[in-house]
Amino acid sequence: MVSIKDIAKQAGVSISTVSYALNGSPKVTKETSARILAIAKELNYIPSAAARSLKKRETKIIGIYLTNYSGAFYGQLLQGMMETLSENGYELIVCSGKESHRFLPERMIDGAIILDATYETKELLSHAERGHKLVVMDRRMDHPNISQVLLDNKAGATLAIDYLAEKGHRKICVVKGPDISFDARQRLEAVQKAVQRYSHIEYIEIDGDFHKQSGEEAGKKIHQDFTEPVGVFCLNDEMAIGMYNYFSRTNLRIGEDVHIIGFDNIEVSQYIQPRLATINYSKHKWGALASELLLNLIQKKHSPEHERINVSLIEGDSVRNR
Amino acid sequence: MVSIKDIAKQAGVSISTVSYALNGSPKVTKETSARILAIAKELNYIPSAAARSLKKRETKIIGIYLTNYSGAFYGQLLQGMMETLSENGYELIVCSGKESHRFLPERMIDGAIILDATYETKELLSHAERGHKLVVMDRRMDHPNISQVLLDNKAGATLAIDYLAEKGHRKICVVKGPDISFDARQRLEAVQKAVQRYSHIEYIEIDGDFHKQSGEEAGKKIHQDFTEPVGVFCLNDEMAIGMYNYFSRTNLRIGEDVHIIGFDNIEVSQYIQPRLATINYSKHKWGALASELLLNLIQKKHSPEHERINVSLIEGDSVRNR
DNA sequence: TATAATAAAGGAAACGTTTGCAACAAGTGA
DNA sequence: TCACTTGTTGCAAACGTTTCCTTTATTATA
Repeated sequence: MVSIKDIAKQAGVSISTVSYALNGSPKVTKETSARILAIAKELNYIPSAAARSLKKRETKIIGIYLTNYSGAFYGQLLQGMMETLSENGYELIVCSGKESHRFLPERMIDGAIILDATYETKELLSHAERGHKLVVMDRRMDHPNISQVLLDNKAGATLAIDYLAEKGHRKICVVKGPDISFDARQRLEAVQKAVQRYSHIEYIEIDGDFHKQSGEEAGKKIHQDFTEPVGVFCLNDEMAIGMYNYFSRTNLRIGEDVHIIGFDNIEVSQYIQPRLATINYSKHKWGALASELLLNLIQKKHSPEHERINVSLIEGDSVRNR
Repeated sequence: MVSIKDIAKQAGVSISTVSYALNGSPKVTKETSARILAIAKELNYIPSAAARSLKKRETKIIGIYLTNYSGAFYGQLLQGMMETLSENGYELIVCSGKESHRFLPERMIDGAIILDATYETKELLSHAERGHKLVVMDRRMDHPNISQVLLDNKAGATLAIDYLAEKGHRKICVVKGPDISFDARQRLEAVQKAVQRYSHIEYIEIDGDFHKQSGEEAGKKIHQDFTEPVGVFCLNDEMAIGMYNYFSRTNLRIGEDVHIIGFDNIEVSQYIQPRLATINYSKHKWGALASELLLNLIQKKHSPEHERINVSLIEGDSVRNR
């Protein structure tokens, strides 16, 4: 491997001069600099990321921690992040390997964005204590080194329940998410509060874990107890898709017997028949904002910020008038 | 930051002893080792990735280069990779930032898997020349440091055309992919060869770029020229989805007037109505195999290998008898 | 008991950068 | 002419590890 040492020798200057030249410092004269650059190119010089980050104590890399890649969900999210980051000279890497949680403490990355409920809050806190900068998208944390940008789950869940009520539904069923998920907990809480406002509504809860399979199982349960049209709020779209799967094998019709609304507006939702009603939000904006807050934190421009992403209702033929 | 130096001082031993202890070397006695480990834990020691990789000239990280995250496509692929890699002590990071192509030459990663047609072959070759190990999944390359694992596009495309022919279609239309894509080129080539075997078939080509939008546009074109039932082979599922979108707004029915088959069997394809006929292959296996070949290359167990992933036909109601 | 072999620990160089400081030359003003 | 800037370059330490080689202490062998 050719290093600045080789360039220095070749150019007959010291390694510090080479370093300055390579970094475009004005301390070295134009001619020397040009000569050094030429030699560097000729020798096919490539800097060592390890050596540089060892010395500079930074990598210009940001990590995003994701639980799983499933949903097409993440495409826009990552896009939003990358744009913001690359404008500021940072690279984004997606971390989801078993040991990737080490990247932050070992200073392989300069900061991290967390969207992974399995990442322990305790651990995040200890990173922050050590001075590392974080943005959390999936929990609430209050610390000078942590910013947060959360979905407005409460508003979303309330919109969903109100929508079902508005369409005349008197029997409402919610398919819950996993306890580990902050979003799931917030949504459920808002649902419980919302249904209380409708004294005539019969309200039922069914377990779910945000995956398709549990949506199918919830569908089965609903089918078994079926007596009259029911409005179902699946706490995310993925379970709603699972429920579609189930009912496509039965004699019950979505939008007639079973009315379904989801949450997230993932890509598939617009392609299934009938179009799934759901709660929408800008994934792109979510990602961009998270990155922005992280950069603010890293560049010490701001103290931690707490932002919220707005949501809106998307109507669909999966919910019709009762 | 606490370093092995601090531990050494605290324990009253040399830094080399600490290093050996931390790495579980048998050179240091059990008691000393235990004492050092205890102190390390107490001081909250965390190694520096930069320092280690500077010295060891490896990072135990593999990078996967992806064009875009769109499809739910990538979930299983990455899963397959991660499993294989983590079994062998490697981490996977997804690279798709603007400057992330520098990760390999700067030795931020130990090897790379390429699934990004915009990555120039010339550049890949220069990396390989420098001794870096690669696996390509989206082009053909022959070099001692490059393994490849490609889809059997030809078999897939042939299956698709035969399927349409078998269902009695005499007018067949193919929606092409972008020239930059190796898969697109291979599929098209096989299509052209396959249709020649059916002298009675009228064959038409329409431009496409693998994105939904172009599928919609292709649909429009087909609609305009519509005279009789037509069989359409979209060179990937995403365009097929786009075409569904288009025809859902028309009076032509998929599976009756327009018969569609795709390629990739992405997740959405099983949820749209009618079920999209398509060409399937195991994304998980594709990813796992790519990782395996890369590890073989890195660990010098093998010389470069050229593997192929089998494909199969998935029937769907989007193609019916004419 | 003297010597060789073995075990445990330490010294120091090396990996490839960055950067504060020193050195030196040439030009400036008094 | 002298001291003083200013501009250009070099020296050397530092970042935090790993690892080869040496030293020292211990035990086994003759």
